[in-house]
Amino acid sequence: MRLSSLADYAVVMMSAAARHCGSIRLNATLLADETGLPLPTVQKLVSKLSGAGLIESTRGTGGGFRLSRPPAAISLADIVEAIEGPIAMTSCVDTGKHDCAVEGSCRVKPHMGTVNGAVRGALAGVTLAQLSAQAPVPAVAEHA
Amino acid sequence: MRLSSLADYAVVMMSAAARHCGSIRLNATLLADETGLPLPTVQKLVSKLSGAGLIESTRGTGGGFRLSRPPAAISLADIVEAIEGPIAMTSCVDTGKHDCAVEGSCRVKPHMGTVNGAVRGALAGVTLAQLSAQAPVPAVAEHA
DNA sequence: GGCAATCGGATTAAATTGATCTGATTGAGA
DNA sequence: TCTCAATCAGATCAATTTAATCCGATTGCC
Repeated sequence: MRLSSLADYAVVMMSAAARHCGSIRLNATLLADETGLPLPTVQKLVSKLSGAGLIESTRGTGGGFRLSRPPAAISLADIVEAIEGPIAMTSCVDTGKHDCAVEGSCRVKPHMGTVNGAVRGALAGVTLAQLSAQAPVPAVAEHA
Repeated sequence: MRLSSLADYAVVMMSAAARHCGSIRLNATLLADETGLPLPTVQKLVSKLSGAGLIESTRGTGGGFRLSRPPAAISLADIVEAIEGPIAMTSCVDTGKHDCAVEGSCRVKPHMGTVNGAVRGALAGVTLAQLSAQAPVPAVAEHA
């Protein structure tokens, strides 16, 4: 019930990338230096995000990458799915996996679909544009 | 972004237990046989759920356990938290963990709190009573 | 044509998780 | 009263997944 560290890192990295909206060339080294994340980790994330189509990367000396869509069109769900794969709370939700012992008479499965949709909706409701905004959050009291 | 198998099993197990609302004595062997889950796994779950206060267990020959609250008063969030600990999408949300590299200027954290709340709300909205209902789901088309 | 810089995939080590085993506890029966 | 059987509880061990590192392929510049 916790998204992986890599997905977490990816969100931080993409958020930092969104702040460089104007500059064309971004590279892994720059973002690693900026976010404090290890360079190899950032490189790995670049590979995955590029494969998912969220960023467009070019190799070579003058290479680098940039967001393939404007920040407002990239949601947390996109990033999480790019790193972790489809959002599915239980393996039941994925089609084709049927190792559940009570497959036939499982009452839990349909409700999990509902929960799953709620989770995905919550993630899809937050865009990179919101994350890269300066400081729109008015002193959240958190879970005091 | 997927809850652990143990938490999944716990939901199935508690759902099966809720269907035995009338009978006082439940034991791990019975539920293992009924759900098809391995007996040691069910025993482990019983320990955790008992520790969390969701079930009341007694040892000895005539021992066993029962739900400490009515099924309508036990939600998925309760079960998941009993097995996995506090629901927190990122370690940022847990108080006291500050190994994030961009702690000071992190724009992601407050939004994660929102997402986290949405997830927990979705889990808290489903009770054991709903899960143990016979078949209220009218032929879900799923993700065809 | 050589060189430097970048992404891409593969390998290795660590951590978390899941399953098994053994021990402590309790009640029933002789 | 004592022994035995049945149960939960905790600890141990193996497996899977995950995260970090390393090396190779590709490309533009000099």
